[in-house]
Amino acid sequence: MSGSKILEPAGAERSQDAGVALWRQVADQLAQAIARGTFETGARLPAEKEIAALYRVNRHTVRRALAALSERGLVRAARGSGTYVEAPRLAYPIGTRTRFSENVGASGRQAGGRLIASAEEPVPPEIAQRLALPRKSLAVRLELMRHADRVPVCVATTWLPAGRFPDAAEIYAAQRSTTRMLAHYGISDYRRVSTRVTAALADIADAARLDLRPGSPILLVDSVDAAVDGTPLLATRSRFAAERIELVFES
Amino acid sequence: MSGSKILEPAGAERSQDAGVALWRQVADQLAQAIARGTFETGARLPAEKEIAALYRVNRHTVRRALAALSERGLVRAARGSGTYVEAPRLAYPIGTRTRFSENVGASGRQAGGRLIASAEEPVPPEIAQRLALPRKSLAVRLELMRHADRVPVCVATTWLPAGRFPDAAEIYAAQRSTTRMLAHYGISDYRRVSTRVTAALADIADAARLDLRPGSPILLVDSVDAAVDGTPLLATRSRFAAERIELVFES
DNA sequence: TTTTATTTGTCCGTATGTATA
DNA sequence: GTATACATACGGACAAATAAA
Repeated sequence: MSGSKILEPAGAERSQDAGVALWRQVADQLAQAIARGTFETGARLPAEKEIAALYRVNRHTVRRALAALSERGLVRAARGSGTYVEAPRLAYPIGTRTRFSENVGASGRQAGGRLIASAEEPVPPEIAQRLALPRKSLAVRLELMRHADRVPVCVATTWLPAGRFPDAAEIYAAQRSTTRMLAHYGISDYRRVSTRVTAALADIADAARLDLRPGSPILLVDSVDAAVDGTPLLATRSRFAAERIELVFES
Repeated sequence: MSGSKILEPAGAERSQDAGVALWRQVADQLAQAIARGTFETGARLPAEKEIAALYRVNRHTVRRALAALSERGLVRAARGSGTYVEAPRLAYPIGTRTRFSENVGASGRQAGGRLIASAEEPVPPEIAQRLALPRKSLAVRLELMRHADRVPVCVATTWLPAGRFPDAAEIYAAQRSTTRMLAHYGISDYRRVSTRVTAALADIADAARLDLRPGSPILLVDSVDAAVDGTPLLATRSRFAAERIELVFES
């Protein structure tokens, strides 16, 4: 193929971008090509030396560009195989009204929640504090697995006061949605009051459940939802597959 | 030492927690001990076999508990040496008024910004879109390094319209703060309009600048700030050291 | 510098209770 | 009811990295 037209390589363009690092120009061009759909999700990019020939740059310059795209999660390099276009991250809006099913559904995807385990046990201290519960009280703990279009998106651990939601596990298992579970208890509306985000590396258990390679980055999200009157309802610790999700906070 | 008192091991407690997985009980106890300050930041926990003896459980059970704490970033295991308490993450509030200097200063730490590179160049397409700039216009790109108490917190790439902020680099270098830089242009107030968060692994360059081990998780934050009238002012792509930072969104 | 002890990481195995098919 | 799979808990052995003698 005459890649010239597909990738719109340097030539005339480059003189215009005088002063911009070469690797950055290459990265921008490749990112545009991916954004335009020239390379679809899962497609293999041309080999590094081919890209280098196309842009008349050294292969190391291409590698620097690909590294930048890789850090942004646009591509993934597989040694001995090639460099592949990653699926675009699913935008996951977070605000006062954060609901998994609605968020995923809004992107035209099929949301799926599944209860993988549950238990009734004393609340861990941090959770008790966040739910404003007495120290020794009981909580229902739900281990949830969430999908979008059959692709695992996150695993989550949710705690609810056992007194108010005694059989939350059964209800969730039947309803397969937090919103519908709460509706079953007469709670027609609730809102996100606190969201804390950091990142870590997936442990083997989460990696397996999220279908990730061990050591993949995950987004750790600690959140609290409350009734409209401010009463804390549930605390959740979610682990999102970072390579598939982008949290969006609109102010 | 008679660790019994320090760690408050099983015994009577455990019968109460009937039905809760043993490793989870151990993890909760250790987390509490850390929260209480029994083990300070940087302190070495007792060896796995000591903890196992203390709680009368198998070493594997202790390892399962430590793995859970490790995923939450509370501890870090070093083979041949021991398991150490990690520093608590610096809470970094994000909202309509997000300012690095204020955020860091609010925690009683000394905020530091440093310009490590700058350039005037055509805006990359995604940035042009986010700043509502014409396709071929020029932008000032600032590469920033941000510290809290001399500890590197994040590296950031900021784009500003070159027309409105022609010598932004010089101003920032002198003011060492985005807020003061904008004030220099007569902008007394601005607000965060969009924040997108995901995670990735640090590349070698960022790892070196953030003083992280290569492969450490980083938080990727894409943000846009605008004037009070809604005019986009700057777009930023920040890379936070995830092990030192927790983004806090209050609704 | 070499040796030795300590500590975490990984692997083998066994057994039990609990869901699920 | 039976068989299967899974999570949990325990026991042992050795490798690999570290730290101290």
